[in-house]
Amino acid sequence: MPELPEVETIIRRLKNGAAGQPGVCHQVIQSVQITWPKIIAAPDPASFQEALTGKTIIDAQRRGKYLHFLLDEGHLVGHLRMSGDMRTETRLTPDGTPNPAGPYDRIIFNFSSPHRLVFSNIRKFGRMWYLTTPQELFKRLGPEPLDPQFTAALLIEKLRAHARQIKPLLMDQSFIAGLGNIYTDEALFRAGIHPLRKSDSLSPAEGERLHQSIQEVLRQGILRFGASLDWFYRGGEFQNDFKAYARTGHPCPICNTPIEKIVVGQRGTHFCPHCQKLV
DNA sequence: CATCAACCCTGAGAGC
DNA sequence: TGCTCTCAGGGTTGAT
Repeated sequence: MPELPEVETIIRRLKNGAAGQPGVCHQVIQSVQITWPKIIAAPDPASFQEALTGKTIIDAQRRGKYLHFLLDEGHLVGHLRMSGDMRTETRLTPDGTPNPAGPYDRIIFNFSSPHRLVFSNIRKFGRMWYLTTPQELFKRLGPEPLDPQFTAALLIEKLRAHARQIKPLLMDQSFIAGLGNIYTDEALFRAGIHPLRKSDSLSPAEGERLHQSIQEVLRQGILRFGASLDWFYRGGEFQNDFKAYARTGHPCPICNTPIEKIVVGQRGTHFCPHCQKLV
């Protein structure tokens, strides 16, 4: 579920510091604890541990849904997939005893300072990489939807190049990087486009509206610090702004027609059958 | 090329 | 109360 706005919120907190925690820049990794080795995608866990020990974090960025830490040598990259979070915390509690790890903490980076960086992941779908260059991961990604280079004209051109259902296409990270199930449903609702429409059937006006609504939901999501859902990733408020997602049976905020839920591309999909017509 | 199913996982919520 | 079952979902892989 962490999509672009959630990952952006997390990386900003890590970079700038939050809740009394310092930012990660200039922190030196003293040791690495791995409690679930399958999180490490590359290299093998032992090499990962060895390579990161002693490295200094230079910067923290986001690309699509990836968390990207530039080191003094090499790059640490993380992907939270479904149910993950990254946070910093103190290594000791106020009374001086070791701060116990949480039950879902999979990778812990102990800093030389009294702090640590934690990769938590309930469902163990998340992945981390230590790479010489992150290009091998990032080269598959489509444009950043909030980048000035991502224009309406570019989106319209890209839509025409495929004859695919619009919803799975928007969620395809090689098409655009950062949209997941929530923000795709919200963007399609705001643009008044049915999730099953074929991408090459959209009019230029619809492409324009879609471009606008994609940027709108992402910007609003970031302003609201992302969406908090269920029991993972708390702290965001965008769930209060949902107009379609997770609102099955509730009245459409525009026309009062009950929101419907269908399955598209193996994903639960919410839309208003009146405002988002198939033909 | 487009679509679909399976896989990796856990906890919540429903049903009994 | 407590068990079993179903579901959710990002991305990858393989089949159709």
